[in-house]
Amino acid sequence: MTAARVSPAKTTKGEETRARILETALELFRDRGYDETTMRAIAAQAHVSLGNAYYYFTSKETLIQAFYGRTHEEHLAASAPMLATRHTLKARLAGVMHAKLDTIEPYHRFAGVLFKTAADPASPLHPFSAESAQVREESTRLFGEVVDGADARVPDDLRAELPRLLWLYHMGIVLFWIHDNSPKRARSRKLVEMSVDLIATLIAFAANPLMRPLRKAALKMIAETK
Amino acid sequence: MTAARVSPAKTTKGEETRARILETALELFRDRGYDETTMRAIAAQAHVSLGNAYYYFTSKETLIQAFYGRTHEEHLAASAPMLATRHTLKARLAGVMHAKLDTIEPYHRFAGVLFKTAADPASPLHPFSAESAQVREESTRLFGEVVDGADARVPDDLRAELPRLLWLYHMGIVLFWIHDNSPKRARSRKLVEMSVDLIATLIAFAANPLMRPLRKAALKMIAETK
DNA sequence: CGATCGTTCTGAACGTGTTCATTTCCTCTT
DNA sequence: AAGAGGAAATGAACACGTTCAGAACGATCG
Repeated sequence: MTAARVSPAKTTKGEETRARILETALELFRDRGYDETTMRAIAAQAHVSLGNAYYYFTSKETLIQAFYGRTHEEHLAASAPMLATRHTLKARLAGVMHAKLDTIEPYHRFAGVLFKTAADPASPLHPFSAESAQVREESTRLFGEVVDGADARVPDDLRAELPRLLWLYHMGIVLFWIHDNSPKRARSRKLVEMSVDLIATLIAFAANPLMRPLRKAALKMIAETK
Repeated sequence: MTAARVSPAKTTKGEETRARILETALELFRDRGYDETTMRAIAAQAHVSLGNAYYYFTSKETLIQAFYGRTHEEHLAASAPMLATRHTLKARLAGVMHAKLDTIEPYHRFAGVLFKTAADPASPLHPFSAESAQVREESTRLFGEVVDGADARVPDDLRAELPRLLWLYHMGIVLFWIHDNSPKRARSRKLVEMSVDLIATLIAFAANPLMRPLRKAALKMIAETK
């Protein structure tokens, strides 16, 4: 429940103001939605001037970037107990994925806009941008832990690529989740269950010598278009 | 090269004005990019008032919807000769996919914004919305033709889902293409080549009795989260 | 011809994200 | 204590997307 700190956390006056603006913004986003929240409203509620809000966040989108960092840290924290106690690939992956959905659930309402801006390659927010690199890499590392801590037999060539692939998979699930309006996001949960099963099965298949050519072809594709 | 008509095409005065605005808008989008093109500039260049532009297109985004329809029709046209002459699944799919990339290439620069708005579930433009339903269904039908006209052996249960799956695949490729800045979009082309290969192989595999349980599991997942 | 009515068109006005010249605040130096 | 200089904060101003009350247009009917 404690606020995660993203930027270097000297508690100068400025850092306090910055934090206050961010808290206020996320609160308003959650309650009213992104488009309905004006920068003026954020500034007012945070007791700063409009210009001052822009002194700390160069654009409204920048606030989303901060949101990324925030939920990512929460996701890490929520995943840790899963990874400490579960040892099959399937259970570990399922745990991490459900933790993800738990983490972002409060923001489902404004998650759409979130991905909206994220999909634009020109935006510093899109998942492959330099600005997102840190979060992306940490997130990928998390999926690396999912694999490495599991007792599954995974061919080395696949193991090297798997974290990236699972990260991509996880983005796909989030994309599905954004469009999911079923009660309690049941469809997304179901999809996670079933797709995790499928992935575990596929990885088991991949270790079969008969599958070697297919596996090699798939990995080659990934390598050549990286 | 003739302009594709989307709306009922009575050539009344209004239809002409509408067309003029759309042509101007697409031209400006192509040349300057989306954000850099103002509604005022479109109106001015099309010799109409700002208000009049909004009489025909209720928002700037609506112009993107029109763009969808346009490129979709061009894609259909470009795909026809492929489907008429090629008979293997691989060749047909590759033909249709390359035709797609050919069609949208001139707009690569503003395609980002295109998908930006498309990714927002609240937008009428996102691929799963009611407003996009027509284009989406027609597009899915195209992939149905790719499969049906091919001489590949495809299990019936898979055949029923394949058009939708291939449409989804095609969206993925477009997403990749958007982020692709390699010369002549070489990476996207390569990805199409290799992924089409892989898909053809997978479909061949799917017909193997040994694969039945896996195939059933995958299809079940799709069915239950539809 | 004139009246009527729906279509087409206009431009002023509003709210928003963003910028920027300027002011206020704080800390350190002498 | 005074001043210098940077950090923090201000609010007016701008450009843009969008809305709207109404004007102009044009076809149809008496």
